[in-house]
Amino acid sequence: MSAIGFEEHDHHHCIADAMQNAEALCATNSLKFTPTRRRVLEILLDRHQAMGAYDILEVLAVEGMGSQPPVAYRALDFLVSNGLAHKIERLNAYVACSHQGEDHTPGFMICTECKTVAEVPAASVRSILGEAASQTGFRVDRAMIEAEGVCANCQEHPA
Amino acid sequence: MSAIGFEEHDHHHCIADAMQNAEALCATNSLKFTPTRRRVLEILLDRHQAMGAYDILEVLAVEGMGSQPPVAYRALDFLVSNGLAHKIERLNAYVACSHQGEDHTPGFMICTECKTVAEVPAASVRSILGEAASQTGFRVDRAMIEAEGVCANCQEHPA
DNA sequence: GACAAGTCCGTTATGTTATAACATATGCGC
DNA sequence: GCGCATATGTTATAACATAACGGACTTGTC
Ligand SMILES: [Zn+2]
Ligand SMILES: [Zn+2]
Ligand SMILES: [Zn+2]
Ligand SMILES: [Zn+2]
Repeated sequence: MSAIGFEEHDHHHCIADAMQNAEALCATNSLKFTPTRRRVLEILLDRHQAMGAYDILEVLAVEGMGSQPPVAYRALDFLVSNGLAHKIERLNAYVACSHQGEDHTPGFMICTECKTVAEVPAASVRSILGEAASQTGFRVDRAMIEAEGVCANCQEHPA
Repeated sequence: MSAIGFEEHDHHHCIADAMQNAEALCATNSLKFTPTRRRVLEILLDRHQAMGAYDILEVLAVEGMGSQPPVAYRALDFLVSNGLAHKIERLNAYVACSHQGEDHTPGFMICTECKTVAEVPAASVRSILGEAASQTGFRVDRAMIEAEGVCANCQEHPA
């Protein structure tokens, strides 16, 4: 279990990497990785933070790629549907996926200080959830796990 | 682990019970269980389903208890803050708590067919989350667990 | 009882997030 | 080129949520 998001890393490299992965995934699955979709993913990767749809839209607007809400929401729907991004329900915001391709039930840790969102694999959580569910015959299709708290960095260096 | 919500039960009794509990809890903690707050909890208990703030407001309006959004949101804030109700982020909706008083990190199972929401204790999930978190030094303050799927009832009797 | 402080409530207005709906365009197989 | 599916541009609106302010009511204190 490693959490990208609270650690220093070669950001430039990680963007390029993720974009290449996304590219490959779309090619494999005959998905159309159009300019807007590509750009929205880049924006999310660049910030490495959860962004609201309207924040993204603002960036797109500056770049002349569309200024109406559906532009952002459609791109986000595509990215989320295809596992390239996730929606953080708690924040009504979106993040690029840190574990592209893996079939994951992601869990998120949201630092309320610095707003960083880290994605952690949560397979074990899913199994426990499934166990609880099976007792009542409930079939789990999707699970969301979002924890709010304070990251190590912000605990050490309070504002 | 028992899940109220997908099982038949004496609904009338369960409402009365919960209200009495709430009453007691408010008395103990010197909280003001005002008519609006009381009524909103009753409405939630009565439906035994997740309701949007505006759905609740509609009921209140019919009964002459207020017609502006803040009326509903203030009552909901009170109920959520004091553990008498929960917000389901995924649905932007609210449910009465099924385990009043217990210090719980609740998990929810949302049936996408019949819209029923069941609350299950999720202490074990929390511990796993804490474990994952501790590896990166993240301190978990609040956790949210929401599973979407299909309940036993709806699996047996598809629409 | 007078007063101050705190809490709750009514109301207006506005902010934020998300989607419906329809016209237009673009790509692709045939 | 034609027909179909998919993607985009655009307008409008729906759905969810809060800010802000003044008045009413409660509660504790003198
Ligand atoms: Zn992911
Ligand atoms: Zn932080
Ligand atoms: Zn509860
Ligand atoms: Zn159901």
